[in-house]
Amino acid sequence: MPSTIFALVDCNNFYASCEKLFRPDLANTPVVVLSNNDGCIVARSKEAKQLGIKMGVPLFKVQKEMRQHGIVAFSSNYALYADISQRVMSTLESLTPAVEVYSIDEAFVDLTGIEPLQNLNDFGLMLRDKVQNWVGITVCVGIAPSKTLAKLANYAAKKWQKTAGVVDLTDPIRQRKLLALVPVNEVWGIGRKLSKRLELLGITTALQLADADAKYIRQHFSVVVERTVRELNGESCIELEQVIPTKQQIISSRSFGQRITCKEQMQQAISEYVSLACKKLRQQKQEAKYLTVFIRTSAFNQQHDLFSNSKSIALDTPSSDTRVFLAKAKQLLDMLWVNNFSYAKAGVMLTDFYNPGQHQLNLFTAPADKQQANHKLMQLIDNLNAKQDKTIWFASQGVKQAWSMKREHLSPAYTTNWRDLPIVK
DNA sequence: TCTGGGGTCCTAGGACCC
DNA sequence: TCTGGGGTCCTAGGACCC
Repeated sequence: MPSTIFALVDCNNFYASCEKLFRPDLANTPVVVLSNNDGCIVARSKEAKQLGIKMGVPLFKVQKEMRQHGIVAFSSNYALYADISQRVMSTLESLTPAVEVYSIDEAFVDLTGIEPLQNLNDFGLMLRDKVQNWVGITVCVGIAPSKTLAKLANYAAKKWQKTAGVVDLTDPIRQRKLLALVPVNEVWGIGRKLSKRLELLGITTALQLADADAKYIRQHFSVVVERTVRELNGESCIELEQVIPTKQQIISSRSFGQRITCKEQMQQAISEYVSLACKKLRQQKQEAKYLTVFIRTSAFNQQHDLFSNSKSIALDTPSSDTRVFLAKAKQLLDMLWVNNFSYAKAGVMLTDFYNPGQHQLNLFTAPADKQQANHKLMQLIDNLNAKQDKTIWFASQGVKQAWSMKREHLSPAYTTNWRDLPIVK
């Protein structure tokens, strides 16, 4: 049986590319996409990268360059990106035996068994070509016998022009050549802290990590890093996961457009996040038992101390009913709230998930018919809001929402809202 | 003035039990 | 009351990812 061959397909500058897709006038213009609240730069077009705009910098720090070079900024438009992502993924699914959607802009693809029929590099070029023509998004393809090596091959395909966007790293000699060129911190799973510690041991390149003793690494680091060492040597330790595992936790949190100083506004914000989280919970058809609420001041304000507080509560029985969690969240906020702070961020977290109906009943469990009625009500609310967001909402979410996030450069929802469809003149 | 949000996995340490 | 090993379960925190 032949060993597995993985490809990592990764969209180039994904958010920025999505924004350009419906704006041919911006084809050669530097474009950046901002995080929620228009705070940081989270994506840059090729032109913006060339101008030296760094990933993750706060917008206010590069205002001068933005004006000087005529860089165009967009607020994050997740509805648009999710829809384009779906098109990329279904294109890949139509062309390959198995796809694991790894993130909004990346997928691992199973290319096992392609080789005797077709050259792998040619196959990669074909994938790239089809996605480009059918969706309009440019991707790079890295091919290798383990996911970690496929990631590295993709890094090379992105970094070096002459690869034409595809790197086949199935040959062990080629693997070692590339590994020697790549700094250890570019390896998948090796972040800032780990690379610091590895450098202390004299390990600065991916090749040195690959050549390290796996047992030693396990003892001094962890099983995760040991697995990385094995993967770098072409031993596949991380399987392709085609079925998306259901989430273990749901977090809904945001920084505020304006600081919150009064409890009523915080109450609204928390209620808003609770209803978002519960909606997600129902979408994945699960119930949760554990709710956490947290509030905090700005981590960047030098004048004031950071204040951060969180509290959790367990329900008697798991639920996905927004009203149940709203009531509990209110209790938690009463315990958490301290006057005289300017709060910058808050959030809620749902954990301890159950499949509906599969849990221990107790004395206080609502009777089945009552549960059914509650479930129907939530479904009705979700259906109404699916047609038009915020058709109905809970009074505690507030009407004015003065604290809601800034999105001053939002592009239209070209592909997901009838009113925003592009018009061909 | 202005610094994202949403996840996963692993490990260490405490509580508790036998 | 002291002594001790071994096991499980839970939680908090750290590190990573996109």
